[in-house]
Amino acid sequence: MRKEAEIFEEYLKTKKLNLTKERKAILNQVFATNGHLEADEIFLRLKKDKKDVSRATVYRTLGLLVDSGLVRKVYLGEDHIHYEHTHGHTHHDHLVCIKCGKVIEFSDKKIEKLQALVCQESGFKELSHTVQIFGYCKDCKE
Amino acid sequence: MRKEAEIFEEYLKTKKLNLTKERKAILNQVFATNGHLEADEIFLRLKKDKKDVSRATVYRTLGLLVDSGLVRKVYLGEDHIHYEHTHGHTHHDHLVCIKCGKVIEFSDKKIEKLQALVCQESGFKELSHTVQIFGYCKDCKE
DNA sequence: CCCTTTTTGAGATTTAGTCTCAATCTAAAC
DNA sequence: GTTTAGATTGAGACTAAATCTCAAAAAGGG
Repeated sequence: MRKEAEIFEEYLKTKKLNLTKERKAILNQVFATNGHLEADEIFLRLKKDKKDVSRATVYRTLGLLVDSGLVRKVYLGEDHIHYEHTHGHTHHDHLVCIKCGKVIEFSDKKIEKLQALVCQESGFKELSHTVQIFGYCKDCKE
Repeated sequence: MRKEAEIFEEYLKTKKLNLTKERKAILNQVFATNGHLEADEIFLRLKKDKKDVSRATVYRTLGLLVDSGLVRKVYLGEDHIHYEHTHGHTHHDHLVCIKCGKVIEFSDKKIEKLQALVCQESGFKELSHTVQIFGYCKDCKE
């Protein structure tokens, strides 16, 4: 499996863009985290690591990462978007506990297949999808 | 089937709140629209109808409607939330065309069943869910 | 009518995200 | 190594969604 940085660089080349040290730092930060994180978290972690990058660049780079297919946006019921990398592991979706905030990942091939079927029936070309199930987790449902 | 206003009023009573004319106007506006709409649209439509209600009240009431289960939030890939009523028709989810912005509703009982199964396996008590499939619609996929 | 609680609106505030623009960097061309 | 055009960045202004504050108004129960 190729490294993310390589894939990203390749993608950037097709747009005549370069893999700068800022973009690399953001990429590393996203791939260093398992699961979802928000734009501002990336900004703050980079600041802590003394790899300062402006907020504007964080958002701009996240946009590029999403376009490249390495990262996706996920909506977890909050008023801002989360990001998570998609490369190097199978697709998953989320159970979100509305009490404790815990996010549980799940993946189900059968659901994916049925979704593909729905798209086919509508003549729709799927690029991505997200499923969120909101409710109470095991510990909170008493 | 009971009317929405009745259900809402009942819900409000359990919280010792009243169904005021402002809340009723917002409820009517939401149920007058098929499909999704955004908070500001409700605010503007009410203004046009000379049933002025402040933005604060629109947001507050939408929160109550969501809590009551009559309305749900949907994320359609934009930077703000959409709302749609859930009462009086079967559950559906969305195909979102990332080119023309069209939103196609679909519903699939088999997918729902599998989702319920996933929840059961995790000991998760589902309250709601949303599925979004992003891609190109029939007319945009060429 | 009185009192308490609920409700509202106007506008301030917060927060996520985008935009602007001048300064800097890069890479290729000479 | 210079030049030059285009890419890139950061700081902070800006925008837009959503929330909060607080005083005034309305409602409900005695």
